[in-house]
Amino acid sequence: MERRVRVRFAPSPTGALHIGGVRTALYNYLFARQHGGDMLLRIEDTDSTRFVPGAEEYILEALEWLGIGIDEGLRMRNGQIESVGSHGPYRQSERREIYHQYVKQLLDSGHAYIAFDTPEELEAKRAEIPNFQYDARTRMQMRNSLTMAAEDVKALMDKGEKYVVRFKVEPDEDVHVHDLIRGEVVINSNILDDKVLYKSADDLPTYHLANIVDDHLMEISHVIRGEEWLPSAPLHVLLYRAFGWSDTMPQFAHLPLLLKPDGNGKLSKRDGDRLGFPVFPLEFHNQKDGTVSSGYRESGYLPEAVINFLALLGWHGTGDQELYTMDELIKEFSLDRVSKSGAKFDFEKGKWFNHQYLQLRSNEELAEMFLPTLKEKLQITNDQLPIDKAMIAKVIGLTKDRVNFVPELWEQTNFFFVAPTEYDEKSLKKRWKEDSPKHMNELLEVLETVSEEDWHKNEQMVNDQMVNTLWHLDKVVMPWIEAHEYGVGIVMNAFRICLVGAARGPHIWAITDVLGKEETLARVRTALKILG
RNA sequence: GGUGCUAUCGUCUAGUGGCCUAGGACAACGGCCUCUCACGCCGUAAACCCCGGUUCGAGUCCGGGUAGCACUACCA
Repeated sequence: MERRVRVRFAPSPTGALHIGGVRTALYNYLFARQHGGDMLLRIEDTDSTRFVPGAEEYILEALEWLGIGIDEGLRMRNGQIESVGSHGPYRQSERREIYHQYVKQLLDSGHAYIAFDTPEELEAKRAEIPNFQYDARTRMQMRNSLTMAAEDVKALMDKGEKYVVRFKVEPDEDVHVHDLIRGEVVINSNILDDKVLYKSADDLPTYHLANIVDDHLMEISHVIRGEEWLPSAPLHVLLYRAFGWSDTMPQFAHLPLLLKPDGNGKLSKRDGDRLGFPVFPLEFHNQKDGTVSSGYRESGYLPEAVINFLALLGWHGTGDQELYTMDELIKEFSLDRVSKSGAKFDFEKGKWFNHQYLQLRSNEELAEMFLPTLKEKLQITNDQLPIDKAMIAKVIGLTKDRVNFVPELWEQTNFFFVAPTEYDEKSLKKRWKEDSPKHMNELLEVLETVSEEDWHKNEQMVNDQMVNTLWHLDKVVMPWIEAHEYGVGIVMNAFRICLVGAARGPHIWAITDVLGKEETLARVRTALKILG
């Protein structure tokens, strides 16, 4: 029997979506798309105490930004959350009635029991007995429906006493879990404890119960999740069996963890701020604790770069290819090529990916993305840009190959927008010589002779598949340098310092082309005044 | 402590018994290009955790160690 492939991403709205969670969502999405199946999104908000306002919106918005499409469940469309599909509701907090029925089923069939032990009592027990575990060995010493008379249990419940429902794990059994990435994993049921499935205090199930019930009801075929769930997978197998759903139990795939770039341990939310890079897709303002976490989007990352980077953190195709579009990933992805070991998060490589994808964007597109930074730097509050967009695009075309991120464009282009008022000391020391003022004065005279029209003139020369731009100004200036035997380097670098303020930047005639004759000459005069 | 998972260059990884004197990428370093800084191109350095076993032959299979990680909640 071939089941339709249906996978789900089921985050908890307890804060911003961690980048590891994003990768889990991505792998689920790739798997679903590849098999022509469905990608569902379900919100697992069974812990009312950890709910963070705005987290759900954040998660959905992040997936939308990254292009991880949702076929069923909750998703974001144009800033609005919508619910699609016939297996809803897709928020676990709205499924209380459904869970009641299944908790009852387990209670009736003897696979679960009611326990009245308070958190304080359990804590005391753990302090008293080392490695205490609520299981087959200890459950008969506790306050539960297994040790108490039925009427006493009923009396306590009628009184409104808080209780939990625990799963009754049978001892001495090897539980087999077949994992698509790791193969057969066997765990003895003795090390499993009688997990809490339902808590009356907030009338909600715990993760384990809600997860199994929902995956079953939503007809999930494959559960692709983080490795942190591997230890509880046997419990889940046991739950499917207790419900009588073994024949439709989904297949499991436990993904390796994303690790800290330095030292040991899994990547945590705090690593981002500590090491100076984002661990979240979007910037997040936590309304609960007031913290702000930086995001990839706000840091200038392109969604396709984040996707590509994340896809390769734990997965590798058959060849040496490293750059993949989403469509290529969908085609190439396979669970059996997912690594088994955890991957240290390498932020440097992420930069490289972004650089690659930045080069693929058009200058006009990048100009649009650069506008907010530019306005901020030029301190423009309205939309009245003194520079037209075509010119911004042109400047970006000259400089984009040297940046990894859009905001970095400012450092590469600032001199196009603002004339230098001070000059880089290092550059001066190395490139501004005794003769430089003399050279610049003469250069001024040479440049004066060039007409406004000729100033911008250039022709493209193609040879050996290389495109060279021959500038009219080159034809004017070079003979002058040669005639006086000044040395190209010394003259051009001094000239560059006048225009840029330092010995850096694109080709000199590309700069004069953008600045224009008047501005170019003015900058040389200013430099002469300041530098002598 | 217990249980489980994992183990190739600094990092991400290729490798499924002979194609491995271990390949690619990022980062590092050097060179070329060049008016500068970059980009780009070319190159250098850099790894099979240890010990046994199986085999004609092991990075690849098996066992044992070691190490790292995860889990061990009325969190997910």
